[in-house]
Amino acid sequence: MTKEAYKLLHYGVLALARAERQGIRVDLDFAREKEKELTKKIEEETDTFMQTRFCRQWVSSLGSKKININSDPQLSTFLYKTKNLKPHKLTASGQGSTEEAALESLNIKELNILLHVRKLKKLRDTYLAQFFRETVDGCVHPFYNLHIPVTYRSSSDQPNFQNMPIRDPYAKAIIRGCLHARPKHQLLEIDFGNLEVRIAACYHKDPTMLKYVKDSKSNMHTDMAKQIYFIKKLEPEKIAGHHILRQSAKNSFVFPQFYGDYYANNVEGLSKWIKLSTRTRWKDSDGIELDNHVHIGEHMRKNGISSNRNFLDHMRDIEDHFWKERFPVYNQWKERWWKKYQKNGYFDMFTGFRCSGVMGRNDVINYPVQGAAFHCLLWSLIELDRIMVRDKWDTKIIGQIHDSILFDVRPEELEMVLAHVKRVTTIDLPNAWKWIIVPLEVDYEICKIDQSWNYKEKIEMVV
DNA sequence: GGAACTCGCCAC
DNA sequence: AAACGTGGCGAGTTCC
Repeated sequence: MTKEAYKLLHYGVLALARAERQGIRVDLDFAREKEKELTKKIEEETDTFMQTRFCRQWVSSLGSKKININSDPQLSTFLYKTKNLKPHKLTASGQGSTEEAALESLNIKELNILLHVRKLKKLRDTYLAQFFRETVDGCVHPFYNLHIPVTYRSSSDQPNFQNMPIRDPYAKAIIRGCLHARPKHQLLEIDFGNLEVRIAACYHKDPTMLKYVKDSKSNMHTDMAKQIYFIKKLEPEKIAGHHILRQSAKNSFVFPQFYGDYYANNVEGLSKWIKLSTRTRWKDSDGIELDNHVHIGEHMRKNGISSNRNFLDHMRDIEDHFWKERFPVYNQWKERWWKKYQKNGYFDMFTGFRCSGVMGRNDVINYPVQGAAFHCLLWSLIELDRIMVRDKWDTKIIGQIHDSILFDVRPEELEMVLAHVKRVTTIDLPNAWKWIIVPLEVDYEICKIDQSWNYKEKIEMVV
């Protein structure tokens, strides 16, 4: 580790400790109310489930043993041994999986109740329970660890502030609805846009990727959606179906590929979005509608993709093109980087951290990106914390989520804070670290005064 | 009765 | 050649 790397950890710990001590306000009354609602729903839905024929079968299969609808081993045994259904997937230890996708693939409607109860219990017993357990004088004080992840990023615990629900609107409203700024203050969240993609580009310097990152008119995910779905023109804003196609390309192809996944797994993910039947054919009855009310299934069939086998071949070609034609320089960097590690037994990040020991190929390619990306956030946080203390802001840094910072802002200071954030993240940081050869982008989301974190909204910077 | 394990699922 | 990276946490279960 270089001295620079050591300093990052040292000053990082001090800055994060200040955020930990500051804490995040929790509306415990709201949390209690939601806990009651969840408990009521859980009890009702459990009752409904217990009365189904499916559940009565399960009970009788157990003999004298008592049913526990939360027990995955029990459910697995019933589904795959008693009923002899074919597991969609096996667990690490070789048992039939009972995860969401596996249960959905069985097409048993009673299992949807079970899945919904699972979600409600997670909200109550994981997230709300953490608030009740960890709140002190109206605040939670999440810890940020710099000594745990092998990649030299951070983790958070007691409570973990880095995995609060956000994608599911219902879960988001309950959990983030509990979290507030101090009275008469407002939450501000700033986050780097596409940070890991940009940091990866600093390592491999692929010209096509550099163009995607520098030219705001080009869009990698839209381009990939067009290629995957045989669409000439894709305007994500206009048609909901098109937006979903872009999302699916991003979340089920591009990012998994960057993490080291391969096309056969991508097919699984994409099929879910566009409802490719689990058997062999595309379904017309549901799925996404394109222009002229053409279903995605029909559209794909017109382009020669009529079965899972076709789609698999198609995605293999797409993957091949992705690495060999679209990002060949990125691909060559991966190979060089991996070879160099095999020769040396270690590699160094841009930020001065050395990773050594036994690692797999994907690890060696991912760690330097994941680590250095977080260090951009940490450097910015240290600098903003320093200014905050120096200038005696009433505004406080209260949290951090890998590529974002949460502030509890005094409204009169908002404009001033935004100006500092913008300068530190997009000017001072690239100036300090010459290896950053791409522009950095930062997005800003604010909540109105006294509103919870559930209501954050993007703002355009006018500073 | 607690430690260690498996499994599932939330985030980036 | 190989096949999704990093975490935390809860419930159920098994082991000692």
